[in-house]
Amino acid sequence: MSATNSLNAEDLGSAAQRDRRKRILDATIDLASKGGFDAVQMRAVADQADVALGTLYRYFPSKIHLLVSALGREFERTEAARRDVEIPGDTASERVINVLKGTTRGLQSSPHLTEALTRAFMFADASVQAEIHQVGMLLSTMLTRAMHPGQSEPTDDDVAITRIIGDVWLAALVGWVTGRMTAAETGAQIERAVHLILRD
Amino acid sequence: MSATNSLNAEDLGSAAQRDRRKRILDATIDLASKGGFDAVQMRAVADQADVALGTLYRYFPSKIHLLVSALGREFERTEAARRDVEIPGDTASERVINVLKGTTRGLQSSPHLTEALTRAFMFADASVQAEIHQVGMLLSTMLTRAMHPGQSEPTDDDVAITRIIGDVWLAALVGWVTGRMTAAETGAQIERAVHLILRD
DNA sequence: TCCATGATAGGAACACGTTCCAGTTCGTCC
DNA sequence: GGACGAACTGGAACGTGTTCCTATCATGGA
Repeated sequence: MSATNSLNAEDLGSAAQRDRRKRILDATIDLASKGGFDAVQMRAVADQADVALGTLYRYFPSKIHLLVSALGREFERTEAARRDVEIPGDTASERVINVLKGTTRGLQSSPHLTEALTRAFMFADASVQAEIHQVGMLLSTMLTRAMHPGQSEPTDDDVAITRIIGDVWLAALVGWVTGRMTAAETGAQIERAVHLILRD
Repeated sequence: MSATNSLNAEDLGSAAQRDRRKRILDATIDLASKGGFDAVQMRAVADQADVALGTLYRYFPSKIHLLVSALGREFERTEAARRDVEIPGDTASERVINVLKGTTRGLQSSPHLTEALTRAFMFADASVQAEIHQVGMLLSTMLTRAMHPGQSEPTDDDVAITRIIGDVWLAALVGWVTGRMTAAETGAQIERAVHLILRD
């Protein structure tokens, strides 16, 4: 469906179309960075991206799709930046914590953006499955690499553990975004969970 | 603020006011059960509760507050129903799984209602803190009781474990509500996590 | 009993996500 | 170059959450 309803990065499209898509995502990130979820208004995005409202909806069928796609792009960027640097830490849990804290710190440095993206993620329904799955895979990849640097096949337990940690991380993020936890508390909560699960 | 801006259950209010509040929550649950989040339209709730729109907003300052309050009431009901029955299972993890599966089954038997309430929970911001905290406490109580039936003081680890399990449960629920996981998958995921964390 | 005051009814008005449409532009095939 | 269809523009229109205003109603004090 994404192939017919929206223009994603891989779909060829003309150069002009790829450029429009980029402008739209740039505008989304910019507005989200400044004012969060509420500031990402479809008319404002369209204006700033220099695109008609109808065109915006042709590229992204809803505000949620738009934000989740933007999240995917940002996440991919930061993952790519870390991909080739070795993760510090002597034990698996140290490395996992380092990865999560690094990512979390990145998110917390632009609270509005994080709020917008987390909200979108949480509000998404089945029609955003594809975009969300992509983000989930990126996170698994990062965590798996932290648990077994330079290794190939994670065990079933590894996969399950990765998933649990991802869940805790998401819950902590939601807690932070919705003002129920401070940044410090989210960090402590994640660290605690990783130690309990990886036991060391 | 909840004491000044909205009329919660403890705030006395006249009998007529308590009755209005009840009618509003009843209407909310009814509409949510039938059509989920989108079906809980403020005008429809007001109509069905036989209350003016402005009055509805006087009792609940937003749709999110309304739904989270409704969630709280329902959760409290089911918790109260279980409070005095012994939890089956020989080990802590068996009992925890039983509790979670029972609760999850209850939720999955009214998917629309669960969708509405989970959405609201995920979308809530800091102004709904009080209502959400109440729900969180109820869940902790249930899980703690499952881990240590008839006992008093949970250890720090117990509290942390409870929290992790709650996080996983929430994430699974979100996955289910948003159509990314089937009911069976959520059950398996939770079971897996509990075994890994309580290790047995 | 009558009045003052706050709560409620009823409904208009506004904001923003979403849809839709008429006209224009762009890309492609002859 | 011309014709055709797809994509884009600009903007109107609609639905629903939220706000606001006025008239009516209920209640407690004089």
